[in-house]
Amino acid sequence: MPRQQTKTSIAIVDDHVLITQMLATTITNFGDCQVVLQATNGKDLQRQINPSQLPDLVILDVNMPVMDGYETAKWLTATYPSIRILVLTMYDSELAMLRLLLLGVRGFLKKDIDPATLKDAIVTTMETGFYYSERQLVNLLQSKGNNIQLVNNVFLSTKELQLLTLACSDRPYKVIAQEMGISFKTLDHYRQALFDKLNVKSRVGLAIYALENGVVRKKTE
Amino acid sequence: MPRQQTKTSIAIVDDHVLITQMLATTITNFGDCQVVLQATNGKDLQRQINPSQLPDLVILDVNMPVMDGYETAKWLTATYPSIRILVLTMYDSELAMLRLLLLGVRGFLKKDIDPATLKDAIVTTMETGFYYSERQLVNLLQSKGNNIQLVNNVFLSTKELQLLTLACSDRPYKVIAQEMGISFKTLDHYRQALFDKLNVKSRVGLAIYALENGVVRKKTE
DNA sequence: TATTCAATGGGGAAAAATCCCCATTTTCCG
DNA sequence: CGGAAAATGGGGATTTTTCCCCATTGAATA
Repeated sequence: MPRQQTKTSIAIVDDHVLITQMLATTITNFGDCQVVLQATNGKDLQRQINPSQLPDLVILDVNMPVMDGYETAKWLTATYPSIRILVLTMYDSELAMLRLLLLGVRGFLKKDIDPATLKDAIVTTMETGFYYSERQLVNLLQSKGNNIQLVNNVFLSTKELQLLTLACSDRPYKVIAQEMGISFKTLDHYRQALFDKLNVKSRVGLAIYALENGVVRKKTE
Repeated sequence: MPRQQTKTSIAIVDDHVLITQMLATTITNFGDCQVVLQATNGKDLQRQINPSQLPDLVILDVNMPVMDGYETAKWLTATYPSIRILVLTMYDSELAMLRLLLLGVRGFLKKDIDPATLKDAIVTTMETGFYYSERQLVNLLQSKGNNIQLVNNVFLSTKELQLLTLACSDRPYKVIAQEMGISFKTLDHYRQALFDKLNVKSRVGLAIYALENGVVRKKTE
């Protein structure tokens, strides 16, 4: 049902104020949508959201200070499961998409799209519940027989994620192990696990992965 | 002279189509500006630009495929020195800003600004020739007595830049030295120079620097 | 011309990272 | 309960990185 009496209400969560405002303008110009909330991060969304007047859809940036897209998606899904979530991001790694999908995200949009695609994504998400700008992830999930195995392989444990974050520094593993409260040798195992799961061969590879996939927030972003 | 008969004509160069379009909408709504050109990278700008109808100002993204902000700024300054350049970026390192300043860029805008700030930046750049959203760089340039020394220290040689790029990989220095056609020991000198200039202590630090400052283009950006 | 300086390459050693093995404890599940 | 799997820690070797020294060459410069 494309046309409705009531407009689709949309919330935008992105720390780039300029992008948020421009998104709002673009969406408003669609005519059948209205932007009812603009937040700069997840915490800001929690503060502003009105349970008696929930948005139909949240457009969510992944990389944000204070409370990022992952935490926000998790909280939204748990608190207001009826709200559709569309992630607007520059990253498109399978790991990141899988994590977000399991957190309840309904679709992904890269930032190099045009307004028409944005509208299509919003409409499609509202009508069918899901939107993917690329088929790869769908194929991935459908082709592999044992999804659980896949998820176990692709997902990172808390310690692994912590190491991945701390590895993005000038500090040697010896120091990082102390910070994590584990021995250097235990850290070695997590390191090897990360190499295997992320398909890299060195600590530099870890750092590149973490930065490219938004695991570690860049200072100026 | 804020108000003129003819509107300020603006070109936007950014590979994120959505951002470009929204920027264009926002700027058009200012009333006294008009967007006369939208390009997705430097090469695209070269193809589209009309010498008989040059824009007054170019809003330029740094991170772009094909021809990035550095190359584009260099070409613009050499070819059409009258055009003001405003860089829209997420990076704000002194090195990056210095490089861009010496390439003729007139001002910097981080992407977390609001439309009012954007307008202020455009107006200020057109009126005074320069715009800085932060004073730090101006202070830097004014305080240091010997700018040439500073520039020599801050700028990277071709080989250093090449190493910085190649260091963002899983390959050991031994292999990188072969790729660069120099000995491992010569590479060692460039590495040490990079450590000193960029104030890092390890190869991971180099990779982080390169990614955070757009020296190496991220796959999905 | 003499000197300085950058680029080139090297020896050697210490530190760090990587990769094999292994054992113990805990946790989880059939 | 009993076994599988994960988390923890280690020994030891190899490779890579990092940091000291140093020498030679050629270009730039006082």
